[in-house]
Amino acid sequence: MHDVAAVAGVSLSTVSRVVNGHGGVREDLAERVRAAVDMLGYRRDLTASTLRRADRVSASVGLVLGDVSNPFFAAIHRGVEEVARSRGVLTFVGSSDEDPERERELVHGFCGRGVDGLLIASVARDQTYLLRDLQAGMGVVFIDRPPEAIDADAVLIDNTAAAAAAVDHLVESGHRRIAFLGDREQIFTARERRRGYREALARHLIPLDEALVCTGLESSEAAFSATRTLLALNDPPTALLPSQNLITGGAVHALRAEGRQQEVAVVGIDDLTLADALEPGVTVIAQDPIGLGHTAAQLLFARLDGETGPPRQVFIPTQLIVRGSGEIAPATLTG
Amino acid sequence: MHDVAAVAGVSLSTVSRVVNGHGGVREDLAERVRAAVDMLGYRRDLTASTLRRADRVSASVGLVLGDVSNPFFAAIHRGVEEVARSRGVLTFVGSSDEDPERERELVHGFCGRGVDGLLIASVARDQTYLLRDLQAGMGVVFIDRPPEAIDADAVLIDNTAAAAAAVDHLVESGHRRIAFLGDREQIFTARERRRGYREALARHLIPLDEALVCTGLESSEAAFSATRTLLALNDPPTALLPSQNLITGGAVHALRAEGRQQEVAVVGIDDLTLADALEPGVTVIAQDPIGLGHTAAQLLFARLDGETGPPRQVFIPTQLIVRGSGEIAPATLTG
DNA sequence: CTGAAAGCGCTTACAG
DNA sequence: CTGAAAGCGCTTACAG
Repeated sequence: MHDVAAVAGVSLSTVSRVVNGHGGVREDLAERVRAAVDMLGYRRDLTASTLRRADRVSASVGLVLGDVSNPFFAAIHRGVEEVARSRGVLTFVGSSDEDPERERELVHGFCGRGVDGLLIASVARDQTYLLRDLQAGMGVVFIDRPPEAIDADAVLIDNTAAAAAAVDHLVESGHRRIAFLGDREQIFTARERRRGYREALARHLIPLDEALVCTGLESSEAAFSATRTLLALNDPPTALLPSQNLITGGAVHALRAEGRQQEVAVVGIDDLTLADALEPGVTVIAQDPIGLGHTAAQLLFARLDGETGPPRQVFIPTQLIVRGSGEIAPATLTG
Repeated sequence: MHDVAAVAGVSLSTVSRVVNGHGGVREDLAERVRAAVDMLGYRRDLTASTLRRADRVSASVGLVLGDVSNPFFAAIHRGVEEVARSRGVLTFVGSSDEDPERERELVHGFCGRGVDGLLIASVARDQTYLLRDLQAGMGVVFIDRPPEAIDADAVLIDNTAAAAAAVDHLVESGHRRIAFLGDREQIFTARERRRGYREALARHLIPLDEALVCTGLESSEAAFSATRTLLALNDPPTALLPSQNLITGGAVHALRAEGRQQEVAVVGIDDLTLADALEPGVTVIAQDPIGLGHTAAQLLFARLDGETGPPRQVFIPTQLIVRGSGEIAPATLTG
């Protein structure tokens, strides 16, 4: 900028005004500045600008996901990026791997690099570690999981309703022995979906069989093993309710490994690529992760634009997609 | 930091030394500084630090991908993140959507925010727009696609070999009418894979039938339509070579829509989730996108650590995974 | 309309 | 070992 001012023969102030489009600069001077900028290939140092300007805006946000390579989170990322892009905002992204410690490190890393706001799929027990940043004016929106012990905007799905819808659908197909395959219970959605499962069974007057409830499945492989164990029970389930995409994948693989995919019903939560090309197709309660990302980013920018008012919780609808696996009737009992 | 110094009753210099762990500070003073830091919840402003320090290191990098929600790119992202994390480096990520203009915007946005290096899956015709940043010492590593008209490190796969391996495998299964389904030709990998296809056909003395070559497929849906058109030809292909994951998905769906998945062979480039659960399973030339990300990040950090020497091109191996679809023999000609 | 000067939060020679 | 001062690249009152 110093060089630009020298070449254009004006002061730093004038260069700054032109570069920021602040106007009120005589056209011939502005033209000289633009020429110097082009000639020197000058580009403003955004971080220095942020440091000095009154509003301290950096045009960057931080996004904390469980795992950026999980299609569910990757789609959220995409949704966030689309909204951010429309405002010239760039996105730091990181995976917590569902580790609260790692989540905090990412958040502090993002804050230390001056982001204007945070979008967090939080796995922390509570988010009081954010209080200081919130009070300092940092925008924060929670995605997929609500905050605990602090107040902030959140974009969620109705997890209990999603699980209940899966149970309802399987019960309609005639099932009463429905196994639940859940993720680690420190994850809000895992707990809520299990609760939805339990409550729906109760509503249908089906006794809960703890032998049919698997939790803590943290990978497709874990779900694969758990499913095989379930299928080997004396009184195995006639239907499976895997509670997220990776688990559904593991369950589908296990059914195939046993050759029982046409016999044991499946309704998964969250959709999968190629789910409709399997035989049978996999019936799911689909989420709208891009919509989650869009909405969360919109809430965040609304706050950064100065919107006040109490924190909002927005729920993104889910949708039952019937493809075959959820409509398999239980085998008639022999003997 | 000002407040910390006041509370601890020391100078800014001393606070800076303690916060940066520079040592050479009397233990009782250091302890007072740490107490003040804890009490005030102080955290250093990394951007201000970067601005002032001699090495100007920001501990952040920028990653430009085609689309963050494509599983191939999401896995690269994951690989990059893992290496970056091990060094305390955070990652800006963005999707070019295979638009050179958008790529430049992202790169300039990242540079303007002071990243130490860039990892780019470039779609630009040439990367001379980076020359200025390169000369200014910015680390740049290309991923999946090599630079053109500039010199820089790159991590790639052997695209022609991958396509040729797919052709070879299909020829071994008896095919001679092999259709190629390619992405937009401004993408390096799309061009190279088509070239590999063409050269392999020539090697097998199979005449190239332009009616069997589809290019410019930019989505699963486009691949779906193109495949249906191919299947409707008077003299349709007996095998398909979709050149990336989304296209393979579209082709698989089209075959199913026509009920011809057991009749027309498929060998795709790049692996798909659930590819092994389909019937038939989808034979692919798998890439190692996490490995691409790992290696690219390692190259970048080696450069940032001061490694000199000529630019390197590293090739990550691919692997044929046999699952059924590639081993379907061509139907015997009737008549 | 334009420029000289102060200062954002930090680091780093330089004296003491 | 410690602190006062300069300065990274920028913006923004404030005078003129």
